[in-house]
Amino acid sequence: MIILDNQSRLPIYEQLKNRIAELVLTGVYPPDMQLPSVRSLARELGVNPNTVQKAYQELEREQVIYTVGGKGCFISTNPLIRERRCRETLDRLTAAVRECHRAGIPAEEIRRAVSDTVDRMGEEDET
Amino acid sequence: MIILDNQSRLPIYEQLKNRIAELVLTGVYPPDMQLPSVRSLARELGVNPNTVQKAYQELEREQVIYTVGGKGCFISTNPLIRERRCRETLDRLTAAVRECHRAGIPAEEIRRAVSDTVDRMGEEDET
Amino acid sequence: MIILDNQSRLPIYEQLKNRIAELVLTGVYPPDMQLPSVRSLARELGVNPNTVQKAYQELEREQVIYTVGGKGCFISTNPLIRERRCRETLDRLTAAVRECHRAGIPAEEIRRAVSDTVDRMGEEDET
Amino acid sequence: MIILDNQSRLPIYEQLKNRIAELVLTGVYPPDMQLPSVRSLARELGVNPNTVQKAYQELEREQVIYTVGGKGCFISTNPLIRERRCRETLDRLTAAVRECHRAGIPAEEIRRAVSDTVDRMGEEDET
DNA sequence: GTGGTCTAGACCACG
DNA sequence: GTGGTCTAGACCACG
Repeated sequence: MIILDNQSRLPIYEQLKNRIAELVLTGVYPPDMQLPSVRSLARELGVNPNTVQKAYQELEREQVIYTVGGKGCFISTNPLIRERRCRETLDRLTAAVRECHRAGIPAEEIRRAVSDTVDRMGEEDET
Repeated sequence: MIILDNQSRLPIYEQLKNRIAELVLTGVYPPDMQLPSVRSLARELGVNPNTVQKAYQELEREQVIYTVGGKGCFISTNPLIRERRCRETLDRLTAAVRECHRAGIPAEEIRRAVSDTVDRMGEEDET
Repeated sequence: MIILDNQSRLPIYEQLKNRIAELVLTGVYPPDMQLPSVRSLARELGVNPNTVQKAYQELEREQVIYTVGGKGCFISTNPLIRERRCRETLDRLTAAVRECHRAGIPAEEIRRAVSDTVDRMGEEDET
Repeated sequence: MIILDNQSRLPIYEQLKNRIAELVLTGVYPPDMQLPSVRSLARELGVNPNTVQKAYQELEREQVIYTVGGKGCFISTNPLIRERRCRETLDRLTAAVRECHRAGIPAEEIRRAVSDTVDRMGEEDET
């Protein structure tokens, strides 16, 4: 469910954050579900507990999860998360589009590349 | 012409690399143009010569510029640079599209966001 | 294991690069072995950490080693390295042969010099 | 007759030295022939006079040429030059062979690569 | 502790 | 003056 890439430039704690946020957004982790404990998840993923801790702390700061002292971490109910996440990914998308434009790629080619990708992913979903 | 952001996660030398690559691609820096010397650019940007040096060396490794010992650095003529740059930016674009898709944003909204951005940048160009 | 020559025209970082690549190729450094840390190797060799860093970074770029952030550097598993290294050394060999030829050394003498060297090294191996 | 490569790691003055030594060895520049003046050769090659000067000085030190004050530079008659040059190129050849051996290339492959190169160059000469 | 980045400043070869 | 290498040493993120 959670796969980390040691080679990536993205720090592990951020990969973990992103992946959990994704699992929340797609509903795989429903509201109020309890997350695995810091130590158990760290053991399972083969990473340092500090790393999991950092991911959890940031997710709590972003209100994706909440902590109950002595109990553990749980998925938030906050409906705004989805909105914010969407806004952020769309921002990254438009930044990528701007960069293509600056690189001199014609508008038509940009649109086509996006359409192709969207179509391909749609098909993958149906599989 | 070259603006650096000390706050960015991107190291300064990489910002510099990207910016010069962009100026080359857009033709602002034409083939065989001499770049400012390591020391003068460092002074101008308020960074250490080593930082500029690192950017120049990576650009040379990527064949964006070439060095003539004791003379200076010059813009490459290599026509493949443009092609490679386009491929890379398009790769980043499709990655961004995939991320939007994974975040659950509908295909129609992705297409619209891209179209809007493309249109807006087209207008900016005409200004 | 690693000996550097301050007098050489070859920069220290390049001597280090070559020597490590050799230790990898000959299997003395096996895949996934951890390299000494930048700082410890620098201390051991009596050079600046930056110099070791530069060697390591170039080796990573050439996929001879890989870096795990915060952990250290490790020998790559990439099997293509061997092939590439062989190609490069053979290229240097044929360049040397061409130079002998241009210097007017007869073909027979070139062949003999090569055979003698090969034989001598074969014997050294058996020692 | 003399072609320089700005991109090469070899300094220009050394390329020039090597090329002139080669022309002497192959008899294209016969004993006592006058070399072009520092300034005229510099102009012709599009390099700094200091560079030609440096090449000439080193060639004189190596007794490949001799200087007559106020007259110019001339090719030496010294017959030992050829011998030394041959020894040096053969040294570089055996160094290259050793490196191939260290890279684990089998003796047979080394011999074959050398033979092929020698044969190919022999044919080029007949052309 | 580990690598990555950066500054400050030196010395060198080349031109 | 130009780039290339190197030292000394700092600070940072990550683990």
